[in-house]
Amino acid sequence: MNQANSSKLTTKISEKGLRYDLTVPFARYVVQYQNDITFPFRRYQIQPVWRADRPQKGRYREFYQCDVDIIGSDSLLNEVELIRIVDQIYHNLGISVVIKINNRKILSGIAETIGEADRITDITVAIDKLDKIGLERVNEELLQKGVSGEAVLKLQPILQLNGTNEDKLNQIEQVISGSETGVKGIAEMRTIFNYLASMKLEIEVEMDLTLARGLNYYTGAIFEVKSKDVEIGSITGGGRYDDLTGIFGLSGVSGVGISFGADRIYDVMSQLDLFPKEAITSTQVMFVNFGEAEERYILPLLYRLRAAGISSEIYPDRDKMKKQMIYANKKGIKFVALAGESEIAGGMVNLKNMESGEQSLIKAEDLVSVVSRKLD
RNA sequence: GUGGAUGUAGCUCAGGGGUUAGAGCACUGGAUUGUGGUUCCAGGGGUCGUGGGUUCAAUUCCCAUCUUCCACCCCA
Repeated sequence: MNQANSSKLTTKISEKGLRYDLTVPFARYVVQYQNDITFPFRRYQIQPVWRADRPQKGRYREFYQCDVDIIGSDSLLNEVELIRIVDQIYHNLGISVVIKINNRKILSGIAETIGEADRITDITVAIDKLDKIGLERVNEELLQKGVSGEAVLKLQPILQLNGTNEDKLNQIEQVISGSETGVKGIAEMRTIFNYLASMKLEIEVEMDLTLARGLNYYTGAIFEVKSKDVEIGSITGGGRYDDLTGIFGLSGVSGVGISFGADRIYDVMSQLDLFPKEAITSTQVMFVNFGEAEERYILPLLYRLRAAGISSEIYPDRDKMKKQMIYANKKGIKFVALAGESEIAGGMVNLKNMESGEQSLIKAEDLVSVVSRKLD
């Protein structure tokens, strides 16, 4: 097999059905171990998943997802818990985000109300593009997909919602009050917002009717998180699924889950330069390598530093000192320890602070205590 | 799958039918025998993606092919 057709093979294989998400396999797992699991069952899972499409910006063939799910409970408290997790995680990462919430029942209610219940997919796919292509083209697309002009007209107030989350819910309610499902969806949203009102969130929560999220298996709340500073699409998404386990033979088990896209989050953080410097440079002390005898003198000192919890390394090659210093400098190592012939003779170590350039001759036995004091 | 770009030094990119293809960064040596960050000097490094065609001459023009990227479709 040559290189040319190996890449074609890859495409073929990836189209044949690899693991596209962690939620469906999770449902299978739950069904398989239903007798061993205690419900409500919670778990998180971090694993690579694949996409068969051509890769492009922010869209990878293989990427890591971090899933959190709670299954076997239909309490809306679980939705609230997930929102809380999102809130804490992005706050801790220092990424400024907005979490958008919608509800599949409301979307169904809308389709029902305008008399196009069976066109829900076309309708939501079109609505989803609202902020991307604008109202006019969304309407065009709806008509083109075969949604009646009358229905499109009825849809207009919903497409132009504004105000607070509560305002939006009130406006939608007026339109879809005839739909039992829709009304239920609105009640769910209100419950969630009520819970959220009782806690202090760091991130912004926004009711967004244009949020559709594929919607194959979602039945209630749906979530999506977007970075406010980086244009990259959604970095986290999820929702409530009432019968995902049904396809594997276990019905009546509702769950809700959310999935963080690790690679996109990484992209956002690296574009915003949010990775702390300590995360990049870990070595605090580097020993210069002068030769074999010096290596033997240094090794016990190195291990003593490490035992004291100070990240240290010895430059592995006997390169010119200048090169070793350049290495330490580029890595942002704070201290360089020098022990050559003269230091060894006196049982000493020369400790150089790479930031100030200041250098002090200390007893080898004092190295650990001196370094830990200076690192404070 | 559709459309548009791209491929030249390790990296980011400039250039151009005709002796020896350039820059910045990186790398190596020196000014500095055991001292980095700022300087200064010198040096190494290229099958110009691959295959074919046009031409006296192709890295440059044409065709094909592959790669990567961007957008659309889609987003499990």
